Amino acid sequence: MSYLKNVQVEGKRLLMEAALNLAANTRSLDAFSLRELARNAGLNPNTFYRHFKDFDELGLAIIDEVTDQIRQPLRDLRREAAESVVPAGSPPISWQENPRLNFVRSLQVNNATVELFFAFVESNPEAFIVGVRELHGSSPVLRKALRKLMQGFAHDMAEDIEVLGLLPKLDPASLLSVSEAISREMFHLSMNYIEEPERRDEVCQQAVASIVNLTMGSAVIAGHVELLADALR
Amino acid sequence: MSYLKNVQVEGKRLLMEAALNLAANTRSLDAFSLRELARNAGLNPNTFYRHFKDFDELGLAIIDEVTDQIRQPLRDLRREAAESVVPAGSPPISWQENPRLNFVRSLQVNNATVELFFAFVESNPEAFIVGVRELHGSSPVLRKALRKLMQGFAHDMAEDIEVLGLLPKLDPASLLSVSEAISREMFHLSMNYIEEPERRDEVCQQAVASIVNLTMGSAVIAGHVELLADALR
DNA sequence: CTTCGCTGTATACAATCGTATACCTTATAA
DNA sequence: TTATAAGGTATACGATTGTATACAGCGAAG
Repeated sequence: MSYLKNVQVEGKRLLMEAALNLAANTRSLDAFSLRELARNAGLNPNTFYRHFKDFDELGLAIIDEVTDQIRQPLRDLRREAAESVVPAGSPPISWQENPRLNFVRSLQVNNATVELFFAFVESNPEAFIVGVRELHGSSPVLRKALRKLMQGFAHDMAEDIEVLGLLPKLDPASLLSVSEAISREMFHLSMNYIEEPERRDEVCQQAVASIVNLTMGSAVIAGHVELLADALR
Repeated sequence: MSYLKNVQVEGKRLLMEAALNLAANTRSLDAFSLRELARNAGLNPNTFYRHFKDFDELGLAIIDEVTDQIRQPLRDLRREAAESVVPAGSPPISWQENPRLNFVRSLQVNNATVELFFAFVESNPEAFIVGVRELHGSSPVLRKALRKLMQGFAHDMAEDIEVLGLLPKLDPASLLSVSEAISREMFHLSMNYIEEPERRDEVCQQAVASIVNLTMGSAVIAGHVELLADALR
């Protein structure tokens, strides 16, 4: 809802909001009718055609809007978590220098990020529900757009991990690959988080564990076993 | 298609096959009409009601059928991979005894399993497409059923890892948690595998990498760093 | 042999659908 | 000032929908 404030034209915004609502709370984007959508938006059915050629175009518009308003906040969130553990401007200490310190810091940032992430999910469930749903939905156009979006998230994450020194040195390809896997896991778990409120702690822990496993595993494979051995000694 | 041979009643089977077809190739399970389904099955619209109360019931029937015919093959597949590396009956060698040997064996089983898995996906794409799609689809009933199904897969996997000695000793909860994460990753990647034939090698490698990372990461966290260090020395 | 329950069909109908056509308002550009 | 374009509405129509009711074949049970 509150996501779609950038859209200038009244009717267009109403339609996009109604669509996000319907898609999240009732059926898939391709499962409700044009008239049903118009009804929920309080508009004449034909108004749809003033702004969109078909449902794919509507879906893409929603994705674009949501992307703009979700991607940066997610980055900020990660920086925020990092800075709460390592205040900005503090002198960098390499993994080689102090494995244990970096390991612990990494865990803390991880924990904080996951918590903030799920809080973010909770405050904007509709965007996540529709996004994850249509990622494997029936429209090839939307699937492609959403896969690209997730790659974007993964790219951001890789960059942040690099810049914030959250992992010992990985080659760029591996780092991106790990980030992609983490993205997939997080978005998947966000659905469980939304739908099973009574298991939220569990889901949160699951997310933390997966990220730790993925990152530490990749560190091992990249040849940093001894480093981790030192960290855990 | 070939999955639904257990269903005794002709019309019921035709409807389930048609539904799987439509859901995989056109729209979501809730997006096509009862009449469209009947048309594709070559039946009268009303025949639907002879077998199902609504679409959820149809979906559950499909899930049950597919489960029966997919779960055991997946297990066999893993055993097959394991035995191709470590012939059945050969004397067990513990991870403590020979970390390097077990590590290499584990990688090989992993590789073989992933290849077999994707071959399996390729030969039965419809079941996977519909399964993954409806896992995050709009029907709570189907979502729940599919989440349970995935837990079943994860449970099988954990058991096999344990029995086949594919990982150093983990506490049961962690093992299950890792297995669940692997399941999620594999099912997600199966969609990429189906939809992006030109990237299949890449997807395959991604799957292998994620499994290695998850398992080795969990081994590290479980306190087996030194073991891995030995294996990689 | 009859009865009954199961599977499938035929017909029918009101509701809803997508969309074509025409019209109204309002802001902007000429 | 008057055109023009954009955003939104009103009406209309044929196609499709879900489903109610009634009926037909057929195998099993009585």
